[in-house]
Parts: sequence; structure tokens; C-alpha cells
Amino acid sequence: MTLPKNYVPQSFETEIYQNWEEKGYFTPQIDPGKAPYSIVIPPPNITGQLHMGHALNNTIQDIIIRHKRMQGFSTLWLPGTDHASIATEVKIVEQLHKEGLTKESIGREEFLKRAYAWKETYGGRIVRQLRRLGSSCDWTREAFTMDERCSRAVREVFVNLYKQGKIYRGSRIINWCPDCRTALSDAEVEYEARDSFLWHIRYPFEDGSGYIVVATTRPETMLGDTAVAVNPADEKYKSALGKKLRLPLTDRQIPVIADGYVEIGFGSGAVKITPAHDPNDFEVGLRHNLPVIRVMDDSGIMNENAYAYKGLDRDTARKKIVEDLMALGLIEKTEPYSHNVGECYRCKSIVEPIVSKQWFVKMDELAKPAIKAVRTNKIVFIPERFSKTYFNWMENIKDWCISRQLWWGHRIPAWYCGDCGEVIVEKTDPTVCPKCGGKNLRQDEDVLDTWFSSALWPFSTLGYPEMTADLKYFYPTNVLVTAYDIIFFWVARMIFSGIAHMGEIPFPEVLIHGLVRDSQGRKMSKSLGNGIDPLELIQKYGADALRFSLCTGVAPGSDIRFGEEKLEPSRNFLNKIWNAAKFVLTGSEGRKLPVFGTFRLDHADKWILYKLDKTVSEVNANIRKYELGLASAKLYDFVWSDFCDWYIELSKTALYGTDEKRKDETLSVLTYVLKTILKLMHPFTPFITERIWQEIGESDTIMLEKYPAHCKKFAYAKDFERFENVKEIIRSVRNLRAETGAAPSRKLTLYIITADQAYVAKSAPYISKLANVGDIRYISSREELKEKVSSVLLEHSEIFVPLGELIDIDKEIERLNKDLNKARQEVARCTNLLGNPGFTGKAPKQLIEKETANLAAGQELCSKLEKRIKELQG
RNA sequence: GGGAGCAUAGCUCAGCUGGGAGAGCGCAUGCCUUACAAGCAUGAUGUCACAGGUUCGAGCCCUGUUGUUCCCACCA
Repeated sequence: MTLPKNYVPQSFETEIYQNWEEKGYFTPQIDPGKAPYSIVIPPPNITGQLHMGHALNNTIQDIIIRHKRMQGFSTLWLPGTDHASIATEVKIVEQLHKEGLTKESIGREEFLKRAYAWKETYGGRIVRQLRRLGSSCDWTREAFTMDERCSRAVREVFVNLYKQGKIYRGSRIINWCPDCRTALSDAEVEYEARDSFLWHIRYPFEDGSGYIVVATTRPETMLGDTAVAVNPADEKYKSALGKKLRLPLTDRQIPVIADGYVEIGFGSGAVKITPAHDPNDFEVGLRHNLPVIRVMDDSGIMNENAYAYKGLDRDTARKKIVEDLMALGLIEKTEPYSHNVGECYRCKSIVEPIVSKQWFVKMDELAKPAIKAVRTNKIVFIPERFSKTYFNWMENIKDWCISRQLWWGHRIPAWYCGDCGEVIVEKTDPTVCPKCGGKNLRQDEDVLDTWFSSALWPFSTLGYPEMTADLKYFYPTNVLVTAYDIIFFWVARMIFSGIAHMGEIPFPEVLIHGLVRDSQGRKMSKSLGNGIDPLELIQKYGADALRFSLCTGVAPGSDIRFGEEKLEPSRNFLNKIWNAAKFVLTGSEGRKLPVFGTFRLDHADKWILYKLDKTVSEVNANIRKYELGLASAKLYDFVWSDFCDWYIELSKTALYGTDEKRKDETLSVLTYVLKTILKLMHPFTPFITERIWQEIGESDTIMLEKYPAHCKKFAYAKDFERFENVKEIIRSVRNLRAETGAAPSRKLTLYIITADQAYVAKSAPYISKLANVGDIRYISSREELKEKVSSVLLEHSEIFVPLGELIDIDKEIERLNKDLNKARQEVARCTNLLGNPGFTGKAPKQLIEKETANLAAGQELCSKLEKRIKELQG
């Protein structure tokens, strides 16, 4: 029954986790008599490796879950992974590419086989890494967005929405990634500023009467122009309206049309309209019934509508077109221009807006109740300001493009009848066309946006559409924990999905945390190479140290800068706990300790117990408000400063003494405080607390112990204050020693004047031990001392130390003068404050009393100090 | 163009409903004191970005300014 000499987390963390999992501690019982508490994990991509963002996200969730579990809730933290349609497909395609193969060459079936194999190989990686971090997930309920459970939910939701007319198929302008060769939703496009040019091109009138200048950043799209638009009120172009233009480089003629979308006075006042390749132009085209001409294929290669440029890729086409226009004298000017270009969030290639037939979710009706839920505080964001981000998006939401031209994902459950053209969307796969009876059915080739399935995560994982026991008991979940970068992708969509399909919000709280940045504040990224691997840190410092570092100094919603140097203080702290535990255990070895609470407590005991109780109540409050940074800071302070630096040192007076009964009692208090600390710390640092618990605890695991709650038992506020004065005496003797250069080993004699003499006298052993004082004498006035002394005046007492040859009068005066200055400042401050009628008239009574007392104490201190200084000078 | 965050010790950041400026790291000095040198003790360090305002009282509330980071929109 003892701990190894050194804290080596690597030697026990893995084993402890395995034991927890094997014993089933993470798996909750569905107990109607107990309150449920549930969180669904933001499912990491199967392509992913644990990065610092995951580490932060899951540390926070684990702290919350462990805290709730210890509070007695039936607690479910449901884990799982996301199939990550695009990301995974990109990886598989890369893999094929290396073998000289393509998707098409091996076919859909073979491709999916490979994808599943890939999932088997790599999908488990991140899940193992989550375990290594200590995440207390219920792995028996682990889900995968493409497993049977989730797929059933996807099918159910798709069909229901389709039947309600909320899913439709149509040709719209969508964002197209020519490299991934798929449509993307608006949320999947990232904009980045790029330097380019604005080309001003002359479009000649067909009748030879001059030209109109249009400006564009994408000259290659001009081949698909089907009009030039001007503002109807623009005098400059009044006469041009209705006339035809010759579209350069083509044999086509296009009309000049009037549309309010064009702003008078901006640029040339005329805009080329390319309905097939620009969202705004598409709208204009619809209003004016313009033809839609696509000039680019799915890979970004100019197509048969591109005249001489057919077969060129879009960049080459652009260059060539500009050259040719230049040669024709049709370029009026070329100006440098910086503008935002849309990029694919996965592969970073430039996204091309093109017209394409896709599936969409109609958003207006779905968004309304989702907005209301947050407006009426049924769902709250923490911190609150993120609800603004949410509203901003939800209130301007456009229909959601959900089809992807990929193979890895949920295949769209729509069939087309080859005979009559009927579209069939049902919950079971059709074999014949319900309209014409034909058997010539073909399923849609496309799959759904990954986020379509993640949107259902809070209920698909619990068994929806069946009303399973899990779903009944654990839905809605209690809190969603995520970084702010996926509020649009995920949080918003879960909210409207939960309301639409479950009839109930998926969670009442959304706890938003920031991103983990590097020590210079940059985003961690592969290309910068500034990422820190959490697993390396765990390897080096232990999972507990990583977890503790992640939550110290984090406030909800704000980014944290993180560097390896943050691990050391945490590791040192845990080492501190380790050693404190060793101290308590070694002391208790072979003893039978009295049950805590059955004996009279000493001054120091009451002091630490009061402080402990205060810490317990504050830590609970902080966790409840998700202020994990504050909670961990308080624990750090209490454990290190109060428990280790003071109480353990104080306890040595008894432990190294001869009173065996008192020794046992002290050890009983030590043990009690240590156990409480372990429980308090457990959600933050589960491994070390469990390891020590195995030596000191009476149960199998600390995980299921009751989390300490504030109690009225330790109402020792008065005792606490009195003992603080004793600490003050100890501190001032140490200070005196340091300042006068008295050797640490030299035992001093101490004279004390104090109003609380009985109490201080009973505390004398503590003073002797901690300040290395030999003899303590109590006097009532300075005059009783004949020798030369150094003195320190405290608020409630005055101490004197005869230092013999060490006393340097000048230094002594200087020191006292310093104190006097401070005291005078304090007196001045109080006098000022209390002399202000505004203050005395309006400030709370308590504060006035406090300041009055301060003033009196300050004045007394001043006069005493003045007297001392005079003595020394005289 | 719209919105949000941040600005406090040399560095990284706390600072709850306004009431005597804090921590960690670093620094200085002295200590291997039988839990811990991954440690102990003692100490130094701040125009709380700037300018106004509200208040008896502002790091905290309000207005403006500057710097900085981010999100959304994307008018050619």
C-alpha cells in the first residue's frame, strides 16, 4: 500500500482506462428513478488524427460528464465517428492514384469496398486516441454516421422531408469544386482574398454604332454571356436598350437588357450576364428568360460551347481569351484588382459557380422554429454572443444543396423510372414503378452531404426513428460542446433537424469553446508545420497534464494559445499532488486512524477545513457555469498553496511529535482533505486521482464517488481569520530572516504582543516549526525588552526578534519607514474616502464599517511605527 | 459593406453583480528543512491601449479613437 517514489503517469494511465472500460463504468443504466444526463460527441472524421482541437473539445466534455456522473446522474456520453464524405473520398482517390487507378476504372462497388476497408484501418485510430485522453465515453453505444442505425435515420428523414415538399430537385447555381468534382453547399466554400485583374472589355453593337464596356474578373465566362444588363434608369444607356451586341470571340448576338440589379455609376454601369456561371446572373437570367449556356465541364475544362477554347482548362482559357481580345483591340483597360475567391474547404481549389441539377432542402420553414428556439432562450449559447452568429446565418439562409457527386456517403434514396420518368422516394427500395409498373428503375447516383447525417446525430445515435428506450430517456441531450467554427455546418442544422423530426430541441445549451492556436497565435495547420501532436504531449507528460493545461486559462468562446511550455506547470502540479499523497500515505502506514469527525479539531485543522469547504463550493459553482479555467485555477491554488505549503507543513508539528493520539487525528484530517481533493480533481485529471484513490480510497473507483458538495459542517469563519493572523506572524518572521540575512538554520527567539494571546499561544508549536523559532515569549509592551530588536508590526500583533550582532540600525529604520509609508498611504486613502460625504452617504454600510476599521488600524499602526523609528534614531 | 472578439507585470493570460490590481512562466536573493530541486522560503515588477462620460467610487458600465484578430456578405 504505497505509491511509487516518482510520478510516472505513463506507467498507469492506460491500464486504469482499460479497467474502467472493462468494468462498464462508462455505461449508464436507464433508471427512471435517476435523472439522465447526456452529451453526444461531435463525431471526429474517420480520416482524422487527434489534434489539439479534439483534445480541448473532449477534455471539456469529459470534465462535464465526469462531474455529472459523480453527482449521481445517469450519465451518457455517446461517442462515434463521421464518415466525412469528401475528406475520405479524397484520400481513397489519392490512394488509387498512387496505384495508377481511378475511381471510374474500378467502379462504384470496388470503390466502396476500399472505403470501408479504409474505415476499418483508420477509423479506429482516433477512437483509440480519445481513450488515451481519458474520455469516459460509453463505447458500447459507439456510432458511425454510416452504420445501420444512422443510415436508417437518414433514410427516414430524407423521405419525410421529400413527402412534405421540403426536399426538391432542381437546376440551380451551385458551388462546384472541379477537383473534387462535386457540388458543395454554401457553408463549404471559404473565401480568400486573391490578387487578380479587372478586365474592361468592349462589346460592339451589332449595327456597328460603337460599343459597351463591361468589366469582369473572369473573362473565360464571357463565352457563356447571354445578355448585357444596365440599370433601367441609367440615362447613359437609354438608347442602347433593346439593341443587340456582338459577343466577341463568338458568332452570337446578345441583347442589352434593363435590370435593377445593376448599379448606376458603378464601373461602366453595364454588366455582362452569364446565367450559367454566376449566381446573380442566374437570377437576372430567370427574370428575363435568358438562355443558360454552360461553357465549362465538371472538371473545369472548356466545353463544346466554348468555340476555339474548347478543351482548354479554365486558367489557360482565361489567358488565351485575354490575349485574343487584346489582339482584337477589345480590351479597354486592365486594372489590378484584389477580390475574394471561393475555395473548396477540403481541397482548396477555386470553386466554380455553375448551373447544375441538384437536390436541395428548402430552408425557410425549417429555419423559423429554429430561430425561435434561440430567441426564446429554449436554447442558449455560452457565451451568449454566439447566438448573434447563429441568427445572422439562420435569418439569411438559402436552400441547402445536399447532393454530392461522390460515392462515399448515404446514397440518395431516389429512383427514376426509365419508362415513365417517375421519381420514386420511399423508405424501402422500390422494385417496380408505382406509376407505370415498369421495372426499369435506376437509383440516383449521388450521395448526401456529410452534414445531412451529422445534423441528425443527437437522435439518430439514440435509435430514431424508433422510439427506443435510449431515445426516450436520453433525448434531448443536455449540452453540446463544440468550437465556434462549426456553428453553421453542424449546430444550426442539428437544431432545426431536432425540432423538425423529434418535435423537440436537441439540447438546451451550446457550450462554445475557442480554437487552439500556436504560441504565436496562429492557427495550427499541417502546411505551417506548427501543429502540436497531443499524443506526443501525452507520451511525454501524461494525459492528465495535457488535460489540466488545456483547461487552465481557458474561458468559454475564446481561443487559446498553446505551446509545449504550458505542460510543465501542470505536470509539476500533478507531481505535487503525487508527493502530497505519498506524504499522507507514508505517515498513515500501519496506523489505525480515528474516523474523521469523531475528535476535536485543532486550529490548523479548522483553518484548512474551512478553506476546503469554500473551495468546494466555488469549484462547483464554476463548473456549473462552465468556467473550467477558474475551477482549475482554484483547485491549483488550494492544493498547492493551502494544502501543501501550509497545512502539510503545519501537520508536521504533530506528525513529528510524540503525541500518538494527536498524530492519528492529524492524519485523519490529512486523509480527509486529500480524498476530497482527489474527488474534486477527478473530472479534470482522472488518472492520477484514480491511481492515488487505489491506495487511499475505500471503494473500487473514484469515478463513481460522490462529488464533494458545500457543507455547513465547517462553519469556521472566525477560526479561519484567527489562524490567518498566526500565518501572518510566521510569514513576517520569515521575511525578517530573509531581509536581515539571519541564517535559516539559526533558531530565533520571538517576542509577541497580541490581543489574541491565548489563541496564539496555543498555536505556538506551528510558529516554532514553520518559522524556525526557538523560544516564544508574550509581552505586553516594547518596554519589557532591554535588548536591541528587529520588529514587525502586524494588524493584530507586533513581533520582536532580537538579532544581536545582525541588527543594522540603518537598515532597520529603512525597513520600518517602508512599512510606515505604506501605512500612511492606507490612512490617507481611508481618510479621503470617509471624508467624502458622497461616499458615506451612498456606499453600503458594511463597506463604510470596514473602511472605518481600516482607518483606525492604520492610524494605530502609524503611530506605533513612528514610535519605533524614533526609538531607533534616539 | 455588416457583425463580433481582444488590448491588464518581460511573456501567456485570470479578474464573478462596479468597492483596497492577480496567477503561471521568467527574474532576484537564500536554502538539498526526513512528500516533492518537477521543490521550499523571501522579494521586485503595472499611466489595467488612448480620450471623454456616468458614479461617492471605473480594469469592470456608456460614447468615441487607435491597434489587432476573426466571422458573414461578395457589385460586375
